[in-house]
Amino acid sequence: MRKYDHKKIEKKWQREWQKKEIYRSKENPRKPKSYVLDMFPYPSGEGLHVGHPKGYIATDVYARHKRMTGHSVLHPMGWDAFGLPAENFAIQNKVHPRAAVAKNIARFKEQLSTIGLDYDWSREINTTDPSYYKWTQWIFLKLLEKGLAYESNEPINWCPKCQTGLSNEDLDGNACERCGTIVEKRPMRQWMLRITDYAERLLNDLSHLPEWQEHIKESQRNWIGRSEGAEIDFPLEFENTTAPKPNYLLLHGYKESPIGAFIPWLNGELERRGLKVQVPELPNSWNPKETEQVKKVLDTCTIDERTIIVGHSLGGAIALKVLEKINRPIAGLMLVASAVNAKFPGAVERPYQKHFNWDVDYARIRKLAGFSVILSDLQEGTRRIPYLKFLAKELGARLVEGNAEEKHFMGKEEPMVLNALLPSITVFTTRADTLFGATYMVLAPEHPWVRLAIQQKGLLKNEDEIVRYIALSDKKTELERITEQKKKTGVRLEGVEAVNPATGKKIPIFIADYVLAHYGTGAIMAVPAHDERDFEFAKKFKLPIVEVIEPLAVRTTGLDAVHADGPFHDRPAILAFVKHWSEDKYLAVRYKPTDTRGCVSGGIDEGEEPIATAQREIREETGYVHTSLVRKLGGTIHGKYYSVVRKWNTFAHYTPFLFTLDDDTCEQVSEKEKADHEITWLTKKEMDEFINHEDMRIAWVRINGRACYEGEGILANSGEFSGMESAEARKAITGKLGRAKVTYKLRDWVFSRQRYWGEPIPVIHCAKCGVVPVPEKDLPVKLPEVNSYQPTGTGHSPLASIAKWVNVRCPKCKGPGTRETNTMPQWAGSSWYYLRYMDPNNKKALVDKKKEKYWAPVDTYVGGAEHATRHLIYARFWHKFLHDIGVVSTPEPFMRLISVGLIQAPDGKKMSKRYGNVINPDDIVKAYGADTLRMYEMFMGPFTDSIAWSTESMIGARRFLERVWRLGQRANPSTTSSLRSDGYGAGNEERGAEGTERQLHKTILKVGSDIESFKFNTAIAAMMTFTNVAEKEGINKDQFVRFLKILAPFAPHMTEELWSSFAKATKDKRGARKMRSIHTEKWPSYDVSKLKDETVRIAVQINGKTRGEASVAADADKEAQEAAARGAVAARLDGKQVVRTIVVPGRLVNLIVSD
RNA sequence: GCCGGGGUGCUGAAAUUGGUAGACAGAAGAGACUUAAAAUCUCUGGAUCGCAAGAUCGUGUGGGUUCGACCCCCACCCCCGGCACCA
Repeated sequence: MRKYDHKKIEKKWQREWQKKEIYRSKENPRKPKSYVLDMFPYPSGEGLHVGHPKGYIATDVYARHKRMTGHSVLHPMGWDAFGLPAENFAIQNKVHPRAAVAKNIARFKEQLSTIGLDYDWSREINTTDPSYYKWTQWIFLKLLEKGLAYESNEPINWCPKCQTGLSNEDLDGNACERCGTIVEKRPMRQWMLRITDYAERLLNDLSHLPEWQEHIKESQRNWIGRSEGAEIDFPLEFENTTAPKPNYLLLHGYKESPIGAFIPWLNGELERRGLKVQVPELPNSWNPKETEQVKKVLDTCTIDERTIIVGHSLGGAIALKVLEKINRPIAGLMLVASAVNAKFPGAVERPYQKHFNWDVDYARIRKLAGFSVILSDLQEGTRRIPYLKFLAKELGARLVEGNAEEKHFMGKEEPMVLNALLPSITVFTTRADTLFGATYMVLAPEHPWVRLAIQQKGLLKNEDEIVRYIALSDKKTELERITEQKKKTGVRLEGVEAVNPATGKKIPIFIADYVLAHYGTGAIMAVPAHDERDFEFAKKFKLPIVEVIEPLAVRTTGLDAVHADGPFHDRPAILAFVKHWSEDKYLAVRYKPTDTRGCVSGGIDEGEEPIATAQREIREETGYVHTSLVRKLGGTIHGKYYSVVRKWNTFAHYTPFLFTLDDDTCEQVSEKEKADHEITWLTKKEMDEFINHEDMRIAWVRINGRACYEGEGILANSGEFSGMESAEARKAITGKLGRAKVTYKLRDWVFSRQRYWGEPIPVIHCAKCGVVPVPEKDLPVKLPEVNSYQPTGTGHSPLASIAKWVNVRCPKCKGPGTRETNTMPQWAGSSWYYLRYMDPNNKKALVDKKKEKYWAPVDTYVGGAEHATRHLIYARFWHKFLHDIGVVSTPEPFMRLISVGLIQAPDGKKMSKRYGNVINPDDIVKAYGADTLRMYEMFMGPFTDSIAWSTESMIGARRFLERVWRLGQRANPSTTSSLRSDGYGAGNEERGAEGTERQLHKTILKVGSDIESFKFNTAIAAMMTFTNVAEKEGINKDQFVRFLKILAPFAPHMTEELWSSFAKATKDKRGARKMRSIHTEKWPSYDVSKLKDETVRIAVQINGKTRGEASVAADADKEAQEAAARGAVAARLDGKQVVRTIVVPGRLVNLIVSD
């Protein structure tokens, strides 16, 4: 073949490869495995543009290289085809989504196949295939079984255009990620997945993923949003003392009678507050029986709507049973370290279990109890926690975790119990050190306590106003809440006050929408002196601002950075800003030795007044004599730094002042001060930029009046904690007045969609049995045919209208039941698909254990960065869950994650039908060939960068391939004769040039390692360099064939064609031999001794500047290199003395000369 | 605001991680071949000054460390990405 004609070559080989199944993946225990995965595409109606295949080409090159280096490679492809785009496309085009999806997939597959990708299509999967989503549903059932799937009625994000609920991850700010519509809050029943239970592990395990790009990990960290802080209870006091008081029923636990633990103490504390308490002694506490104990309570105690039942340990179980029996509303329920149902997974069997019936009607109790609280003691470890969480969810109870005085609340006094009983509001804060500065409290308008308080008529005096504010903020969209960010609004709750547990002072309570209901506890303590938001609110509502943190600035950089080991020397000092007598300018001082830019500062001498010190220092440093004090600039500011003069660490305590200068009277400044200080007059704005030390800046901002300080420091006005530093104080205050608590921004995953085209959620609702999972044998629950799959917008999916499908028998009681009609979100199927490729046709299991063990985890995963906080979080969550239940063997699914940089349109915009700037790969393949497209996309730039497409630049890739083609003809003796006249210089075709040989070894090494590290652009550059050398020096057949092999992953068609023509030539000589594909050949090896040239050129520098070049033998010693270097620049060395020589072997010689 | 990643010719970029900055390409200019064009081949190609040899400057800006800095340190500017009334 004379001319490179891609059209003749490419189709031919694609068919050939498919026929011979050269890309079939097999588990081969003798070979190392490599699982190379692309994020599978969503087969949209638009087809592919030129940007889509970039990642696929990269994994293709990578997988081919892996195969050639002796790996068993799994490189599969499939389709993520459930979800809104397919459904909307179907509605618009009036076809069934299934049909639309089938059509789109066919088109995608066709497009991908023309690029020559090496997928093992026998493992193709499709999330909408019932045999696939059977296992998606199976995973859901497992999640349900383990208490990780639950129904909820909390308000969620609703997209009015897509007409479905969305998860937090589906939002782009406050808009629907898909269509850009601003979402509303809508209360509705939906399924949720408890991803927050995995928050800690999802966060921590990121550190075990060194081969993930940092920005992806960072996105996930931000998204999970862990913060460490404390929960603190603020007791409430009511103005209306005539409001009815509660009474208490205390139930003791197992083996505790005569009545033990904290019960007698609690009884006393409550009675001391004038409250009525009943404490029955439960019979046979050493061998308790449920019916007997419940009977005793019912017979001897009075229970009414004002009763709060408190049950400790086993008493907690009795409390539930009592409430179930009396079946009347009560004021509240508190379970203190409740006994655990022995049937609950992981629970320990107790002797009394057989005398107890643990079936409890949680829903009924939830309705009867005005409030419920569950207390859990962290000292008991994590064993009980799943059950307590389950209880909390079922009862709608608040779960409070903390440290009891003694394990299992067995202390004689347990203040945590008393605090939780007295009406109080719990806040979450990361700044417990500022507790003494909490001068008011703010609740989110949606806070449940507010709703409860309004129901109690007469408790709050301004109910109407409160109700109006709540209604208003309900109506506000998220957008308004955010755009009105700066304007703080709120309403005070009249008739109730909170008590700051640190100061004992009463503080007002507000509701305000700057506090978010769903973060922390939905309530905050407001510390206006040390929080910008509280500061603004306090100014607007004229609330007291109490400073409790004296700022502390620690210098960590520069000459005066604190020395790590040295002790600190205290130094009382002043900072003095001086205003000009007539202009609006300030005295700026630069202390030269440490480049400290700010104001006058200095130490207070023994017995000196701070004001006098300031005036003295002003005089000494600047010479100005007549100064008057304007005011002190707030309280003390502390600074830690290293004193360059005294040579020790200094802990300075500054009193900051503002002075004015009365006139320009000036005295002589000493020489030393003059040398050290530089004085200028600067405007306010200039000062802002001038000051470069934190302590001075803190003082400076106070010029404009009272400032809020959000940093850390030293506690003041904080009782016994005064004088502590923030970090230490946080621990101390949390220990004494609160409980340590970790909070996440991550929300549970809203798992219901009110649309048609998704996996049906496999549960049945039964009036008698409640939620009943569909038995495993009945999976998959197939998506039924429906007349109209238009979204209903009513909060029900179109499935709800198919009575025949919906109405079924309850699998448990065989009574009438109805199917769940919500479907799963698009992200369900993609959360585990990588597992199915390992064993795509398994009917008995999601994946065979042996196959999973062989292939897992995914070694290299390539896809778009936009999935950082959605698919990649969900998949990690499901994977960890599957790991926990023993389905998979690794804790993480993807070992190495690489995100593809986008290919933008030539105009620099996003390539999209909307802009009309789409470049179709089909056109490129037709005109230039698949190999050219592949080469260019890999050569464009670094793989992870986004770069604009340029068909013009692509010519370079095509030219390179043509040069290789011609080089091949030159290297092939059977065709050389016809080529001698094409303008090349004389060749060394027969023996093979030595220069070419060396270059080839270098290239083999570089291309191999560059592919491994996804640096395809430099791999190609190296191959181009090789062809440049080969053209000049000549190339023989053997060299060319080795070169073809390293080019093969990039240009599979052309290399296969050339390879086959060479192989034919071989066959003629050696007789019949089986033809193998170049893609199943071994990667060529390189010889270390050939990696270096015999002579190298080294740079010759004089005083660090390159002044010449010298040629030396590669193995020349230092002396020889130096001699050669001296020779190269002999003229320049004339009359000069070489004082020093630095030789970097094989690189350079640097000669240091003096005159 | 907080966090992460970046900033190099006309353009895409490279630089063995402290050792000749600009490899490899694209666009451009000059030449060869051709009736001509395309293709191909050869040469030039950071800036300024100079006929030239050469000199000076040059990796966002300003300082520093070093024989030597795109690379390390300090301060700042700009671009991209994530989070953001998250207590």
